[in-house]
Amino acid sequence: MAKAPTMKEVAKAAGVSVMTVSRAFRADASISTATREKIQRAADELGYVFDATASGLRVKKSGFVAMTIPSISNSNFADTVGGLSERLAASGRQVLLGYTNYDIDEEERLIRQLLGRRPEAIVVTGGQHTEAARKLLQGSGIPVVETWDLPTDPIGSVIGFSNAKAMEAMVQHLVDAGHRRIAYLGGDGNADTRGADRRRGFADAMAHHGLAADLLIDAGLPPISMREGAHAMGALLDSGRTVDAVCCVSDLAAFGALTECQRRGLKVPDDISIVGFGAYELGDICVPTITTIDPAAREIGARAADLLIKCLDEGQSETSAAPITPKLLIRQSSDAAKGGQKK
Amino acid sequence: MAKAPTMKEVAKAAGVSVMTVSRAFRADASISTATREKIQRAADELGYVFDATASGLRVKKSGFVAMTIPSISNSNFADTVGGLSERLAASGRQVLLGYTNYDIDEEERLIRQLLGRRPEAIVVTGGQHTEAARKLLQGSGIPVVETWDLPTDPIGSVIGFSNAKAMEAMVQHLVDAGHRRIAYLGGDGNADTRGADRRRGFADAMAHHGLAADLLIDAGLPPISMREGAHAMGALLDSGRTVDAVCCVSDLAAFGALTECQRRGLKVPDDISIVGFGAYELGDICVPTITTIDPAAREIGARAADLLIKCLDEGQSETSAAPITPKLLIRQSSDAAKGGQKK
DNA sequence: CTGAAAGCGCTAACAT
DNA sequence: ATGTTAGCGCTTTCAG
Repeated sequence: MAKAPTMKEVAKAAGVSVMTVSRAFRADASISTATREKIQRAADELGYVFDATASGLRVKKSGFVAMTIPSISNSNFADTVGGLSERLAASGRQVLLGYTNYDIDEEERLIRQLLGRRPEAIVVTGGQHTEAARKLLQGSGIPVVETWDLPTDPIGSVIGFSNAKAMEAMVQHLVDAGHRRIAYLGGDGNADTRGADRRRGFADAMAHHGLAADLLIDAGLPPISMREGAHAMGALLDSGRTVDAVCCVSDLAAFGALTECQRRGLKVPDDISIVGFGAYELGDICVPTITTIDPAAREIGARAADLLIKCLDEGQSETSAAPITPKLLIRQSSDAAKGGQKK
Repeated sequence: MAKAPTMKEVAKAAGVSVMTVSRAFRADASISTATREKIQRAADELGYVFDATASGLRVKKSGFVAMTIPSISNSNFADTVGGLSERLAASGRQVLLGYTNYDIDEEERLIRQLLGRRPEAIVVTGGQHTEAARKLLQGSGIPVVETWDLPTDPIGSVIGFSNAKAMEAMVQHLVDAGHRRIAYLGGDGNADTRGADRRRGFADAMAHHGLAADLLIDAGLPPISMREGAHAMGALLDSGRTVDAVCCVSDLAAFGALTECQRRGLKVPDDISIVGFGAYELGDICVPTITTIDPAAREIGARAADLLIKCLDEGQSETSAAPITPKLLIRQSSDAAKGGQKK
């Protein structure tokens, strides 16, 4: 358990100066092949590992891109992180991840912590932040990307979409399919701002169609997952109110709702339609498959990476990228024609 | 977009020395309340953010704990990361994450990259590594924890369990329930070493019971998820071979298999039993619920954190922690009595 | 192609 | 309670 060896020790072992060792580890530098090999051997011998921290301090490039997501357990965000990481790896950069737990104050704490690592850029989920967090981001001097949302007053670049608009398209689909008594199932509060936007989009669309948006079912505090979806669906059914369709904040909640129907012997979509949001793998595999909106989670990350690489390596100022266009995927759970058995 | 201000600038603005500013940011230091407030004001004014990188270089404590996982999209590993992060946050440390993509060579590259950030400890998933990766870890001079496995020749500490043994318990359960023609559904290769261990445990247990382990269904390369499970189940059913039960490498694969049965009108567990591994939320919500093994994914991370905190803060040498004891959770998918309708 | 000196932003150790 | 000096491991800059 020795301390990690430094360039100095490698230099001594190889009989050269530290500077020469430093050069040997950079592809471009001018070094004779003989010395480079000698140094490589010495480094391997000692188990030397290049110290990216010290290097970063000197050249003022940490190689980090920071990102905040609400939760690591949500595969939508995991996909975005995956897209970002993969694309960024090609340019030798690493993602430094933090979880806000759907809490805007926690996000502020997190942003401060992440900025302390001197990332070259920062990607955040959502467009709503504390005043202090906004100031931190604005004053950070690095490119900022807000994702999964379309903030009215963006800080830097945006790779996102309107959650409200996307939900309006979903309601349109349900109305077109003949549904009138449509419920919304999701978190009640505003902690999950994307969830709140979807709820708002739902209410607006219902109003637009002259329908009552009185069936707003509270599934509790985020994260809203399958269990919460099932419970909330149970509560709705227990209430005895008439419903033809349920619009859920995510596919996870929708799947939970679906299983609750199955447990009670209700047929989806024949007795009731259920739709989700997010295009999780689950919704494309379960029986019946779940109608959803695909926000291109992985692409959000990939495009954020592309944008940042342009800013960082090609010196372009923050491009305003084309917005993401979520796609409505009509599947069995809302389509009696394709769905289960006829009544 | 100014450069991030430094302590020096804060010091000038507050009319004190850098050292005093440095002290003002540490809880313990002896500083008069007046100066501390003055400095705090100056720092806020300038939008100063403490540079953890430079501090780490000087005190030789990065505040990072590195971790490698096969994939961020698998909620089992996400849970372990969650447990680790949360517990570590209390001690002011941050998790630096990397994804191996189930590739041992990628893991080696990753470990080198992570060690370059000078983490105070490193947690890896699994016990199988390239020779070079082992050397890197052994020579790193920091605590190493291997998880999700019980390596025969551990590098440092281990917080894990035997995947083979856990699977044997599952086979025992199926045999007790009267099953004889039991298939295994999982990845075919060795890229996913935990998957390979589970398959081996399956084969051993079958042999032990005097049963043929001839139904090994290849679900392709990892990650094996719902879709792969569904396809593999389809292939098994198409083959026309008799099967009473299917043992899957994970709940995700098991759920895929389950849906394939539903699509073909087969009743689970009446016509066929299906069991999984991992205790994913999904398996406890779907209809029927899926019998599984709970490896306490989150606890693995939490206990790794506890162990590391002991090593790092209390100077204890690498404790050999008690092994994780996976729990068999018998649910509807393998229990005709509790399961669906009677035949 | 190689080396010596200086310094990135911070703090331990020693003054005062 | 506060300041000064030196240096963490690396690289930029300037010499050779």
